[in-house]
Order: sequence, then structure tokens, then C-alpha cells
Amino acid sequence: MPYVYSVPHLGNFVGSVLPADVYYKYLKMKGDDAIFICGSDQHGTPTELAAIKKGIEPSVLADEMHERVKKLFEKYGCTFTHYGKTNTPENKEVVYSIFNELYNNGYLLEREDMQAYCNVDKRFLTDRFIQGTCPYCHKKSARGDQCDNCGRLLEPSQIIEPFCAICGKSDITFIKTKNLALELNKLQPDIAKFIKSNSKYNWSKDAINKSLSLLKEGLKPRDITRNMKWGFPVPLIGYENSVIYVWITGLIGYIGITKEWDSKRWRDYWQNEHTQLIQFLGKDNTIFHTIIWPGMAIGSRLGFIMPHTIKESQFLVSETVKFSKSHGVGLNMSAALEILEADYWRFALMHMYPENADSEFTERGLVETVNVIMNDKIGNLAQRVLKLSKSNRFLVEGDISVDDAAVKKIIKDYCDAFDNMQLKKAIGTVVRLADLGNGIMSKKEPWMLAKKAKDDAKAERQSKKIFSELLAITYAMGILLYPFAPKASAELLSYFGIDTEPTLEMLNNKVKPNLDEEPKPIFQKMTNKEIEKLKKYA
RNA sequence: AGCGAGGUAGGGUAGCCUGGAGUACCCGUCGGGCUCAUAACCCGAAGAUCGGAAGUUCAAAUCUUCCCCUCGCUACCA
Repeated sequence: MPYVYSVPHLGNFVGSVLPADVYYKYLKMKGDDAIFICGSDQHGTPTELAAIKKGIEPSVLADEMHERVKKLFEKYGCTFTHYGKTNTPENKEVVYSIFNELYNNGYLLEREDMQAYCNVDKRFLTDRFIQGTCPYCHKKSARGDQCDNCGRLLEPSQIIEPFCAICGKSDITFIKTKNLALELNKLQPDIAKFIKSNSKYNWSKDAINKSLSLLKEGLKPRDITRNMKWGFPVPLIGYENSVIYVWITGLIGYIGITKEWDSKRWRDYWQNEHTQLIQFLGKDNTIFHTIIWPGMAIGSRLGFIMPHTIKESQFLVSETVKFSKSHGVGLNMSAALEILEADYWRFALMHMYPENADSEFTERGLVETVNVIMNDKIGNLAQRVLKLSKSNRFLVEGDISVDDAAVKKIIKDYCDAFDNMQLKKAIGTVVRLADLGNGIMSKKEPWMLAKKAKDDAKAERQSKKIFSELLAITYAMGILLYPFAPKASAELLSYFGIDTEPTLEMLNNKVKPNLDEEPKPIFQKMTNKEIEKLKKYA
């Protein structure tokens, strides 16, 4: 679920929403009963501060951003069952029911703490909004949570000559506040049991080990309320100035959004032990999904399900291209669409998907993927097969079906890769299929055979076989391409008379190629103009 | 500082769980083939002390230990 106080950048997109959409499209092709729930995470400090800066209500900004981001995801071809948001009555109800049960069941601990308050801004300051001099290295740029110079973790009260990062003034007082903490320590045995049983379902090594190591250290209570205004008010007397922490309304938001989608059926998914909950997230928020949500699900005793699979991604980083989200100047999702159409980004980003390690986004890498992989290998193969078939129609006879063993093997590898949550491997098999087709082209030289076929019965037979084989590969490629480049997939499949969403079942069907129309390339190379546009972000 | 992950030809990756000759893929470089297709495609070659050191083993990129570098988390950024 993206946090939307500004437009997400490409790294955010490739980390969670895109792989989730790709995987969901695969599940639909497979015919599984799957729903794809996503939405805008709206609460939290960054949104509140951005709203203050703009002089508008946080809810107004949050809804504005929600609409913008929602449209943007749609432009990228994401097909959510429902794209909702966290600040809704539906989510509030679910959040309160879970919160109240956690309270009633004795899992919420009241804790008192001294917290910095800015008398100018009239608000409590989270740790990182207190700045000043580091007590260890005496650098003046330390924040309340950490000193970037010496790397030491700090307490806000340790900061020498503290000032407020929002207004820059030093009019700060420390006031006693109370918050409620989720007693993860009490829930530890059940959380541990959950992680041990479910982490075998294709969790990444990183996700498993950091969750296990946290358990080994011993879980500690974690505050789930904050002294701020923007959010769901804490439904308890004595907490009038507090709201429920953004992560709590976000994690539960998946449920609230499902409820927003369907006020009855949401329980069939969330309170059904047969549901497989598959969550896609970046490496920076793994523990919220592996520890904190399970803790709430267990502690509330409302029968909510926990994740079956955690699909964690590392980061897409760039040293040469600005991704900056906070300043609104980087190559974000909106800016990217002005350079290339959605399909190109979908495919290229998945091709550089940081599945097991951070991966580097470079102009060179993007151009290579678009020009070589998409255009030269995949797009051009489709084009040469279709054109050759069109100009030798007498050799295209009857129906096409996928029955070559090598093609079937690639399709099986594609499915296995998806079923094992190996998305980079899955996209790799599409490229392999194109390689296979291009290889056959060169080895068998069907254009030579086609010339001979006019007065040579043997050559005619051979040609027909090869044409049918190549068309089958092109057809299969059209289907396998669907999760990654849905528009190009649809264009390619239109030459086989298919105008509906592709399914894996279609790979077993016989189809008739439609060679009446002049085939158009499904992909094109990046033009110099497009590359120039990309360079602006360097 | 502690914990987790990553480090593999010039660049980008896969391989590591389950040890078997540096195996594979894309770009780039060099040589050849082809002319159906979008100046595309195919074949071949060169290029790597697999971050470093030690250990286990008949055998280590893979297992163990230590060290170095990068990223993330460390509980009030999300």
C-alpha cells in the first residue's frame, strides 16, 4: 500500500504495487479466485505536515493525492479489484473493532513518556523533528532519533540546543504524554509460531531472517498511538489528543478497503482460514507485516488471517537519476509516463525488479531493456513472423496450436516461476521464448523454404510446419506477455482473433491467425527525444 | 554500535538453499552468418584470482569463521 503524501516514484512502484499487479494478472490468467486490494495510506506525520504547509486540511490533501495516485496506477494498467484508501468509515470501523479487542484482551499497555512540544507550531514533535547538536560528536546537524554524522542512535532529550525542524525556533518544552503500546512481548509465542509455519511459503531470505532475529532478541511493546491530530482518534477517555498510529490504520487498511469494496463479502476473505493472503512490500517495512499485523490479528481474537506469503522487494536505487519523492522533482510515476508508455515501464521495471538485492536504475539499463529486450527480441520476432506469414499465406494452413516440447517447457517454467513467486525468472522465460523463436528463424530460414515451396511439395510441407511452429510461439508470447505488458499482449493476440483477457487455458486451444491486417510492431525503440527527456532527471 | 540482506568478466544479472572443472543470460568489444523482420536476428571468440583472509572437504562462487564495502532495520518517518 503506497504512502501518498506525494506522487510515488519508480522505486516505490516497482517495490510493491507493480509486482502485485503482475502477480495478480497471472493468477487471473490461471483462473484462480483472487482479489487485488490496494489503496492509499493517508494518515501520518508527513501528510499532516504537507497539509499544514499548503494551508489545507490533511483530509483534503490526502483525498486529493488519493485521486491522483489512483488515476496514475490505472494509467499504468493496474487492475485492482479495488483501490481504496485508509481514511474511510469502513476502515475506521475495522480499526476500532481490532483496537477495542486488543484493549479488552489486555494487550495494550499505557506508557508515559516525556515528549518534545513546539510552542510555536503548537504540536508535539516526533523524534526526527527535533534537531540540534549531537552529544557525542558535537555536530550541529543531529536529529532526535539519530546523528547522521556519527551514526549514533539518540534520544530527543539528549540533543544539545534543540530546535524544531518545522519552524526552526527553539521554543521547545518537554511535556509528559501517555500512549498505548501493543504488547508484542505477550504475543511473541504465537507470532513465532506463525512465522515458523508460514515463512516456508516463498518468503525471501531477508524477510525470514530479520523477523526471526527480532524474535530472538525478544519483542518489546510498541506504541500504536501518537500525539497528533490527523488520524483516527483513540476511542478511549483520556486520549482525546491522540490518534491511532498510521501503520495500524494502514495494516488494517487492507481489510477496511476490502470492506469498502464489498460490505458483505470482505469477511469471506479476511475471516476465512482458507484465504491465502499474499502481501508485496519493500524491505523497509517487512516487520510491520510479519510481526505487527500478526500480533494484532492474534491479539484481537477476531479470526483475521495472517500473511501466507510475504513478497519482499529490495530497493531500486539510482546514482544517476533523481528519484526524489519529497521535493517533487524526481522521476516519479507521473513524470515517467511523459517519457514512455505504461507497458514499457511495466516490463522494464519488472526486468530490473530488485527481487533479492538492490538493483540499480540507469538510463543505459532502461534503454537496453526497451530497445534490445522488448523491441529487438520480442517485438521484432512477432513482427517478422506475422509479416512473413502474411506474405506467404498459402503456407499458413488450418489452426495453430502450441505443441512443441521446447515451447511447452518454457510455459511450464513460466508458471513454476510465478507459482514460486520468482517474478524475475518469470519475465526471463518470456525473453527465452523470443530467443527460441529467433533461433528457429535463423536455423530454419523459412523465407528460403517459402520460395522453394511454390514448386516443391517437400519444401511446402516443411514450410507449413515451421510457419505453424513460429506462429504458435508468437501466440504463446502474446499470452505470457500479459502480466508484464498488457497492452502489447492485447495487440499481439488480436492477430490471433483474441479480444478478451488472456488465460493460460488458451494455450491449449487451437487458434486461427488473422493475417488480413498489416501487422504493426508491438514495441518500438526509444527515440532520441525520449532519451533526452530521461536525461533531464540526471 | 547491534541485527538482517547483498558483493559474481568493462557494465547489469542468474547460479548459492541441496558443494562436482568459472556454468549461464543481457549490453558492450572482436570475428563470422543471414536478408523474413523495426539497421533487426543467428553462430562463434575474447574477457572473472566469484569482495578479502583463513578453515572444512577428494572437491568450495556454494558450507564454517573473521574482516572490508553497500543497503535496510534497531521500536515516534513510513
